[in-house]
Amino acid sequence: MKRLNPHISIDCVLFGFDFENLHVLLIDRGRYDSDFKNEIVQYALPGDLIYMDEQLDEGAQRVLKDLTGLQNIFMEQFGAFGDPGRLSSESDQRWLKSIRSEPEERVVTIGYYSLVKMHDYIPVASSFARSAVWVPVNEVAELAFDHNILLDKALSALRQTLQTRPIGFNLLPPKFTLSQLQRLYEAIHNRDIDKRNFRRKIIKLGIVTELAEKQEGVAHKPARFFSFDKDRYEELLQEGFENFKL
Amino acid sequence: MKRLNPHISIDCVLFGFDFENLHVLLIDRGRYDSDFKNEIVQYALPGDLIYMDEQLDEGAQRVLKDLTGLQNIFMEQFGAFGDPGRLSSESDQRWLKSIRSEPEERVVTIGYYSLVKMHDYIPVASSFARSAVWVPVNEVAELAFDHNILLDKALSALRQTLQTRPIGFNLLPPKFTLSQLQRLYEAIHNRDIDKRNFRRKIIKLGIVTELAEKQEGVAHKPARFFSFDKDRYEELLQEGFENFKL
DNA sequence: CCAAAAGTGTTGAAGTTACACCCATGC
DNA sequence: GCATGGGTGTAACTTCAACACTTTTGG
Repeated sequence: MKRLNPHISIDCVLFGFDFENLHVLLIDRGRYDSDFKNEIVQYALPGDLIYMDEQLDEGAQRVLKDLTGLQNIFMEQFGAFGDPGRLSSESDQRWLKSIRSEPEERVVTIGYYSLVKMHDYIPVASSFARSAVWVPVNEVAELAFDHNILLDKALSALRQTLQTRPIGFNLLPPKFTLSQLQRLYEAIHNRDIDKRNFRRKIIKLGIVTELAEKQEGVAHKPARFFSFDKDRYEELLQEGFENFKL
Repeated sequence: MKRLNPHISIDCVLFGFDFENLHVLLIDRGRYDSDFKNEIVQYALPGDLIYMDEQLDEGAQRVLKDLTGLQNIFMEQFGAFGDPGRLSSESDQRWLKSIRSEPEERVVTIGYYSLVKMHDYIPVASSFARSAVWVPVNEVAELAFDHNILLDKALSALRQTLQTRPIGFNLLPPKFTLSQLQRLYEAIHNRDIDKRNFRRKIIKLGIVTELAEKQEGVAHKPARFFSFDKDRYEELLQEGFENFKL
């Protein structure tokens, strides 16, 4: 029987890409609406207390799995959040009382984020999550606790990382078009990027290889497929690149 | 009477600059050497458990003050470290038993760093610190716990921040020479920088103002003094600048 | 006059931005 | 034949790295 650490939690900001928009995985933890005497939805990031003997990185994976069923997702830490007031809103308190043995304890949370192919990960709610859903980042409304702040920070961290390491190249199928890759960058940075300049830069990185194959069945000039140069990818993951700006 | 949170600590990486080299503030927490039956020095970062009702940022300031007497130092978080094994070396355990009421508890620590004028802050050891000293970063030996790792991370974070915000400009006297500023950057990045290119870049930032005054009594061509343009400084602190590389 | 650090400009290479038209395909 | 997205090149500009000599002062 594992002991929970009553003072330390982990919140996971999982970003997903569906070839269109950037999404974030949220759970519905439920909220009681005293005016209408019923439960209404209250979205939150998947997060929970860690176990006493758990590594933080392990804990992040375990928490995500417990709440959404998703496994083997490498996540990166982006900060610790410890405002003692962050759990004190009335509805947050009411909720905590319903699921925690020590609801009054002050909890510091460690934030983790990752970026995955949305369609590879179909979340299945479990534990106290009533549902787990992908929500477009631009449409996220008010979240529980201080989770809007965490989401902002995670997104900054993601953008930052994208400038130094080739994260995100594993979000696409083995064969992809440069436009798909561009859309990924546009979704994350939330702005348009010049097509020609984007291609030049990506190709100069040497991280993609042109294939002979082309799209079929599209109602326009078929796009050429590319694949990742795995060696070069590993190399850049290690070394990083300084300031890949778009 | 304040309650300590047995699971969360803060470690402070305080960098200091003396117009020559980058230093880091360490405390001597003492260590018992069973072969020689006496205490030997064992350096560590200043750090301790936080109080239950303390903000993390406040806690960082308080911990630093308790151990070294230094006050009002704004610090920035650079990560959380939670390897359950990080406190498990024999000497670390022995030491923990000597000062903590729950020495076996697993502790997650939050790292904070800052950068100050070394000569403005003369540390005075207190609490369990037997002494508090400035040590050149290049000469730091083996530290307690996982503190060498924290120091590395803090230094990376400092360098990173230096590329985005004009931190470090408050480390110099109101009137300073560009060579002094350059030496600061060289110390932090631990490499030489071309004088002409450095000056050009700093001046283009618009953050310094040339004064009429010059050095006196130096056995070489006297250097011109500069001061900070406070407005421009504030502006850049807010906006940041993208990628100020040297 | 010597030592020491200050101060100053140019050039070539690389990178950045902005911008418009033709192409291949399905319907 | 038309709508759709694919694909391509250039010119102006900015940034960057590398590099050597003269100046001013104290001793």
